[in-house]
Amino acid sequence: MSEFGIKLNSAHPPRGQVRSRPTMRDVAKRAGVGIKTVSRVVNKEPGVSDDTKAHILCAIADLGFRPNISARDLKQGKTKSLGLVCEDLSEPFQSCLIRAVEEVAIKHGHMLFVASSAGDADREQEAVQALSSRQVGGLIITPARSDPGRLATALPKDSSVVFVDRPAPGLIGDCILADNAGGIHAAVQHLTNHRHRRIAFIGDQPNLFTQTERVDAFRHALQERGLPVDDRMISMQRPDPVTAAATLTDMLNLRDFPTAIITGNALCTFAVLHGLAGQKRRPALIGFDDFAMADLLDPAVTVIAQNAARMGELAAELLFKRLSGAHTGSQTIRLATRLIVRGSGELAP
Amino acid sequence: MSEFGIKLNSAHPPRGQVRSRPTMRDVAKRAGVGIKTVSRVVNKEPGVSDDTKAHILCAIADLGFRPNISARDLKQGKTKSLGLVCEDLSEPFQSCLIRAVEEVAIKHGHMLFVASSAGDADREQEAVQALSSRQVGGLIITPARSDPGRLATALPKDSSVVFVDRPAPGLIGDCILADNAGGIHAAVQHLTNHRHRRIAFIGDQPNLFTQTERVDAFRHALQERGLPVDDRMISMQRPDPVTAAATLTDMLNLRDFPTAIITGNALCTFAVLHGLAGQKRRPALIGFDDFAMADLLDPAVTVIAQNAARMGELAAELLFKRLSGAHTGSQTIRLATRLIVRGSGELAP
DNA sequence: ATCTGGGATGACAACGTTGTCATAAGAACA
DNA sequence: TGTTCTTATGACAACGTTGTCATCCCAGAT
Repeated sequence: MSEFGIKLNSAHPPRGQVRSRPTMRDVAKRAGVGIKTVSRVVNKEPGVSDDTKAHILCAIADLGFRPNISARDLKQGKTKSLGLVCEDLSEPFQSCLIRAVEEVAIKHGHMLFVASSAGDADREQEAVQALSSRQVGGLIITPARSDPGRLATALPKDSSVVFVDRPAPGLIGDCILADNAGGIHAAVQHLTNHRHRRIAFIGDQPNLFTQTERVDAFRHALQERGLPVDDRMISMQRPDPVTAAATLTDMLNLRDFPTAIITGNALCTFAVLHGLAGQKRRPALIGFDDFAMADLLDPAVTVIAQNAARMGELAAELLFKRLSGAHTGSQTIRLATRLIVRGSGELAP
Repeated sequence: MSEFGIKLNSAHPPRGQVRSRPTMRDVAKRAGVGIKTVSRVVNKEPGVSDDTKAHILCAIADLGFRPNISARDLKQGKTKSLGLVCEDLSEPFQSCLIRAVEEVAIKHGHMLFVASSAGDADREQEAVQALSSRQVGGLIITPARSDPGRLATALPKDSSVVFVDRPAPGLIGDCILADNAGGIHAAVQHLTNHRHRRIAFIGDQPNLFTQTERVDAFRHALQERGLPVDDRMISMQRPDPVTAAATLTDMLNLRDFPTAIITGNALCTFAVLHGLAGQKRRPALIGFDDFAMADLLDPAVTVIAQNAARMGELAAELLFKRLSGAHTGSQTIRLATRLIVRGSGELAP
């Protein structure tokens, strides 16, 4: 590494009196003005002569002054920041959503706190408490399944919250959801159009809101088309490689084995794809959630895509609308899904 | 939606005097004690009798009191929060890294601000300024390529920073990097072990630190093995579907076409995989960065995997070490990569 | 009974900012 | 010249918390 460059870590602890960060007081003294005038300049308030403004800006630059937002926040009783609580930051759907939220946040001059609950109600509660203690202006939450009211105690009464991906049990609030039923119906329709009659559903744990919505819609869609609903062809469990493979084997060894499979989320799709590797039969497949490389697999995987970015954007915008004083009743927005046809849904029945 | 449940958004704006959030003063009054004693209880300081403690806890619960962290932060001159500036939150490598950082942060009782620079130096500078104005304890930055010193002006002198994935141009500070050269050498070795002699490198833009490190290592590795370095077989440009396909066609139509390709990052791998779809020849492939579904493609894709989670963890831990007063000189940590052999590297030359 | 020590408690002054209000200095008017 | 209005400016008190230090009270020692 070059030996030239600005060193960030001094090799020695600071000695003598530690010069703490300059404050408005320091700037004021240096510019020979009052504190309030500095404040005015920093906040671009009008009513400061060009001359003094120049002096102050100069002093600010000299000292490297940066306003202390903690102090401003305290004075104003609110912070220009948002909190986001999700289940797993690294999951593609969620990281896309976060990105969109962040985009909207900076457009409104806000910063974004993120916290992940890992699906744990305790951790979620702690995160929400920590965030509201930090006086975030608003919260965007993907609620973990938990006792009704668990979140409610953590949320201050006056806080602005938008739930995303799923509603909070026992709480009525703004909510951005995917049109899960619509997505499933489109998938079933696509499969029946291709003459599939025996369709299986492999979903995640049934205590997840999206999963029950999806499996319910699945049952409903079959009935609507006069197809039998066979519980041996519906599996709802946390997808892990081993059990998924077993489930798949069981289903495909049935006399009336399914000729097509719909999955409940991306994890299930992955599990099924892995499980399928060891099978002779090649059922058609439609996965819930799009994923990278879906188009390069053979066959390319048809999916029900959610618009994660748009969900995040909508959530953030709704939140800012609340923050700027919209006191209409809570609203729930359903965001359309899109069936991306790639081939795996058209395998011969 | 059920009509039972706790309503979060009143349909009407608050009327009359808006009851603002209760403070320690309110709790103190209700419990009939002094403010400081409340503070002691809230912070679990010793020296409060069990009796008064019980009263205070009761009052806290009654009022729904939550300490105002802005005030505490102001008083203490620091906040228990970290800032993370990355390029793109939604990119898998980065979201994994963020997740690991967040994990370490909450273990230390800190919250995490995230901001994305989108690779733009202006936006990066703004983010860093906003974060340091918010008095974050420390920063973790994936520096955008920018003028030397650009970041330096945004950073307060005394701040603790760890750079991750790449160093900041012109700044000397703690740094967590992948062993890019090691990864490339392993890949080249793997290919030559399988008798490949003509290997191409398809990387991203050459002004990215990681890309120059990787392509340099590639050249070096070829030379080391007495293989010719042919510039027609090295491409360094932002990977987009069209140009990638063209590049690939050009290379594969050479008389001495490459029998194997190494890519510079995940985006390049994707571009190459897409481009390969339209080609007759099937060169061997080793991608830099692992990705979902790599094992399900045909052939499964051999990759040089970085441990994003570990990088985030190390970065955060190093940061906390600094925060707790380690004043040793800056250090750079190189994290080993791992060659995950899956098959695409072993195609016949 | 007095003294001493320690544990429990609260008064008070910060922290760095912003909102309110008062004041000073000109400018415009009669 | 005196009056009024405007504009620029600063003094001062919050905001809600924590650190410092003084006080109080009671147990135990004298």
